[in-house]
Amino acid sequence: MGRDAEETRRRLLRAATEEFAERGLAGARVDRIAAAAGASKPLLYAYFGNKDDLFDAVYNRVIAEFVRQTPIDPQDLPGYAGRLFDWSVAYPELVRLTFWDRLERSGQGARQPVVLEANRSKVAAIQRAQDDGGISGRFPAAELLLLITTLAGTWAFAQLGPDGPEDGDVAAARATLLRAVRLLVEQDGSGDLGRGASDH
Amino acid sequence: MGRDAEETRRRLLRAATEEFAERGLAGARVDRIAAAAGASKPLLYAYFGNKDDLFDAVYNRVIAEFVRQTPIDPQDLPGYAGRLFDWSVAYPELVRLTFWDRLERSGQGARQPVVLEANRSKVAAIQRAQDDGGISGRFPAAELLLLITTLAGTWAFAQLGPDGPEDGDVAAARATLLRAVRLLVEQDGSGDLGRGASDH
DNA sequence: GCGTTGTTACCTACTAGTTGGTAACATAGA
DNA sequence: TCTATGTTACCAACTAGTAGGTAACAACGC
Repeated sequence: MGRDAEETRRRLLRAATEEFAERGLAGARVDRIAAAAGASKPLLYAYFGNKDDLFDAVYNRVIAEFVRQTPIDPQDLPGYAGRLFDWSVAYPELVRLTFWDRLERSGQGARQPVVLEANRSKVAAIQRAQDDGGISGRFPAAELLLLITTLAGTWAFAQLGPDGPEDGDVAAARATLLRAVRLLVEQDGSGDLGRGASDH
Repeated sequence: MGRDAEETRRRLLRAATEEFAERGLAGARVDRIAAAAGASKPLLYAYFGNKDDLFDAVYNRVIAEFVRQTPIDPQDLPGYAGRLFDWSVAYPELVRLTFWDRLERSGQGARQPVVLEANRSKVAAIQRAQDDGGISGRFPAAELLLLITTLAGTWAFAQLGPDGPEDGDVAAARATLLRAVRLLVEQDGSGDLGRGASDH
């Protein structure tokens, strides 16, 4: 463990991510973060300014990575929902941080340019798919996207127990989620009663 | 404002509800609650034990009232969802407290007997409606209920801005929610393309 | 030598919870 | 009806401990 500023920075961010996801902004302790990172408090302040800015840094990194890793496929929205769900289960920090942000900071993190831009492009993609007739146009594209992300995120969150999920339930929950999304996007009167591109 | 223990208790509970809904357990300040209630801190402690117990008292009262006021009608689940939504918009404290409970206390509030019992009876009612053939049996009753409550609650929460909802959007959001629920519960191949008992 | 990377020791402000008491009301005996 | 006694409702001020944040000092490595 030589002196590597970049590496130390990363350790601090990592520790902060865990602490904030677990306890939120008000509940998090700066001392605990520094200790968990094996660094000192002044160093943390030198790198990140203050507690609030540190939360920003944490949230921005997590959300940016999330957006980058979950590209939308408007032709297969159930599959997209499944990927959101999987990500949310694998990294519960994401969902928790998002809820903390909503509760403690009026969702200011969700109003960042990165997020807004990603959203716009996803809505546009859905809109196109609706125009092409691949999926139902019964919901406006923006509402459909919100419906899907809401469902995937909260659904994962609801399933996640205090000490991680019980394995059996997760698969069932995932299946239910996909099924629900399929119902939301399938064309009126299509004979398609459930089998779709997202099954395998 | 004479000496009325019961009334003072109520004022404290009211103030605590607002404070906890707004800031959560860690963010809430006991002094602020006492001040807002026009009472003293020792009195608060005499009546409610400690901060955590006070949160319990607040949450229990709110959730019990909520359960009491939103009876299920398994024949009209979109209407039920609409009522949940309306309640959540009218009393945002309910949704916020629920999320705080999940984040800060691993959802211990949601595991109370009152809640569990209410849930059981609702699941049973849905099950019966499914057996009778009134609504689709494609989702297990328990999952369907969770799907609906999740959607209604989070949907309302997502719509609610920092300073209350903008009126126009709420009606649209409500309509979208009902529509989504209708899709989830309507029978396969029913020609019913949206008009239902819950419209008016 | 000197900028970068780091730590120790400290400070101020705040916070949950308590102590030691007062003011209002109730009731019983004279 | 008045006063003594007990009780309930309530509070100003304090305590012990904790929080975020900083100033002053040390060591590494180019």
